[in-house]
Amino acid sequence: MLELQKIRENKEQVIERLAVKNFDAKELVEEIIKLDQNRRSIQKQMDDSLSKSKQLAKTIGSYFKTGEKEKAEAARQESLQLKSQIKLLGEQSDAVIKELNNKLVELPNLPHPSVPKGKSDADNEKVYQEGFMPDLPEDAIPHWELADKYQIIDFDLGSKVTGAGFPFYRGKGARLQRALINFFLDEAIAAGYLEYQPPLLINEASGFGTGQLPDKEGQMYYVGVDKLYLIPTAEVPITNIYRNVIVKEADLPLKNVAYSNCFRREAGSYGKDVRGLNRLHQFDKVEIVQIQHPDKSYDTLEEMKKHVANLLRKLELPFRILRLCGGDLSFTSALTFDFEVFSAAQKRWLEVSSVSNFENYQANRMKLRFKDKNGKTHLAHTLNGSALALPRIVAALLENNQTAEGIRIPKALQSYTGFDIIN
RNA sequence: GGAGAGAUGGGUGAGUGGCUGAAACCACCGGUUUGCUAAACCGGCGUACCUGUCAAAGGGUACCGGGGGUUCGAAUCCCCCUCUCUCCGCCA
Repeated sequence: MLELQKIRENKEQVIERLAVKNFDAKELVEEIIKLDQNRRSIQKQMDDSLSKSKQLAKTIGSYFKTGEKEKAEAARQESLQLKSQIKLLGEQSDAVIKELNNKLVELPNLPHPSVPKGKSDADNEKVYQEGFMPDLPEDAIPHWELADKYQIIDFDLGSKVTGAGFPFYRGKGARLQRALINFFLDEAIAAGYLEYQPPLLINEASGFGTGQLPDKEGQMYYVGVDKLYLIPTAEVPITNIYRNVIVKEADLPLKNVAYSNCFRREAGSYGKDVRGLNRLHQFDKVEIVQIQHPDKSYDTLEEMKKHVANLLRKLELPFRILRLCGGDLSFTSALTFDFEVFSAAQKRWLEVSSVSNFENYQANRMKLRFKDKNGKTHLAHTLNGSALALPRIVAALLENNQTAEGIRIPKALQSYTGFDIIN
């Protein structure tokens, strides 16, 4: 969430910036400022009363010791009165703080100055493109048909056993998945990331820490008996490692990578977007996460972009990079670049990675801080990116590399797959 | 799942109702000494909020796993929850 102090000091700016996200913050900001004033005045009263009460308690103690029972009794009565007052103030304070926090988490992160205005993904700004568009014959087929033709992915079987959006991978299809995971992990490790294998279920506090809760509750699978959520991305467990942690400035940046299954309910999705591998309820993804010093986080964002671009280059996939516009930017992000690969048979660009700087928005929620040389604590910046999400990569690989003989495997992957063609 | 023990500052660990935001030791930081290193000695060493200030110093309050209660007063007593450890059961 946004820092209260910043909202207080830069009220107009906050409202202005959030307008880029098409978020009308005026009313909310006013309420927050009012609640904050209220909170502070209550706290002052309460602190004063508590201070008095503490003094009294000490006095009573010494009266008892010296045997001055009457004085002690009088002071005790006074203290009892004070106590009921404190109780009342405490209740008020709790209520105000609760309301303040509820309002505070309703404010999205401020977009970076470079974020263009816009309503939807149609307004995203194309900042880069590279690679050759494959020249496929007229009878080229989409990946779901290729998957069937070569018996490497079975969607019907998934529907039978679980439901739509939960495919089985089989034979060389399964092997290809495993190869991609290992390739992505090895590349990240070579780039200095520390590999983690995170839990796939998380508790409520973690969901809140990275901003999935309370905003996107309906998008996660929930295991009610144990009050746990299935992770929509490894970002959640990996970033929450640092919840309520003060790290050393010298340890920054912290670079972590994790492969995980990801589970998304995708409520409200429909149509051609969900065909085949385009949108699944369960998929595989390798995620990179960095915790960085505020002064360096945008350099880090560039570094992460380069990492992702390099993966796509090695996979020989044509890709482009988009700077998300205000309307398409996520609730918690300050700046996001999406990577899309061209899936030649569908003739569509498919999003395969999203690289974001959250600045201190997540850090403030989860109290992730670092201590500087002078011993002062500051909120750190958090960043993450997919590197990469598998299904659409697989879709593009299948479609773009289809030949009369079979599906060609890019060189970089062959040592991982152990074969160079799917036929 | 059953029985028991426990959770204190970065770490070890003292502390069973007031003098404890918390001993001691270790780690860490600064200094003195020293040819260098080490040792020794001295000092510092939690977080959040409020107040104060240009900034600070200073002052106040809260926090001893989390929440609630008893009491004039709780790390210390009571209740609930979470987690850890030991034993038993079950088991990939």
